[in-house]
Amino acid sequence: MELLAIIKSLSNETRLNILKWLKDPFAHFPEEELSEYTPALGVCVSDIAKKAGMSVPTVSDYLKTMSAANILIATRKGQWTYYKRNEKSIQELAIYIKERL
Amino acid sequence: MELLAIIKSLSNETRLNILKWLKDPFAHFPEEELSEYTPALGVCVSDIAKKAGMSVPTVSDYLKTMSAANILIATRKGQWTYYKRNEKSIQELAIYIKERL
DNA sequence: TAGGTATTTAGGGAATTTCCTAAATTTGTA
DNA sequence: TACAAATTTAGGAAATTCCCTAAATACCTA
Repeated sequence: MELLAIIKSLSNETRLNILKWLKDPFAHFPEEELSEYTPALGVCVSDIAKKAGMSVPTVSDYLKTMSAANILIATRKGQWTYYKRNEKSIQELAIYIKERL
Repeated sequence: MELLAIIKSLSNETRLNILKWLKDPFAHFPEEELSEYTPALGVCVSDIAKKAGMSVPTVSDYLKTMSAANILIATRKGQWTYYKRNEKSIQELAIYIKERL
């Protein structure tokens, strides 16, 4: 648990929003983009970039930062990279703050 | 609960350390500096700056940021400003991350 | 009131972060 | 092989953060 890296990965409005959007993709992404969606994979970079209203490279880098902090999990499948939340790490973060911070 | 403001206030190694030091002042500050210490007040700016090895103005600003985010509580007493943790807010943060993030 | 201590405010150079475009890479398909 | 789609890498301008010194302010005591 690299607390500082995790906190830094969340210290940006767009990145924090991405984490929230991925909690319930059906509530936040257009249905047609989620036709391939499975909870095991998550949502692909370009769909997240569209939702964020930012360029794909920027969002790609954000997602990379967040998975480096172990808050997101990336899965490459063909030409796509899908990202989903790492629920275990998020719960560990909550417990760390509650008990140790 | 302004989550982003809270996270930003913690997204710096020194500020994160300050929060940890204040969790147990006797373990982190020289005893002679804590002769006036009470849990109700906390630790004064210059003692925290000394511990951090940074200038007083820098640390004063850090502490201001953290109390603006409601993570620390400031109490002015005479010429000193004491800072302590806002345990309620820290627990709220943990719960927010656990249940809503 | 004068002088001393603690803190805050102001100003700014250096480092980091933000987020873009262009180019390169990876993978799928004809 | 050639081309297209998705992503990543590289490079950089603009904004923000970091953290300093100098000056101003607040409060205490003689």
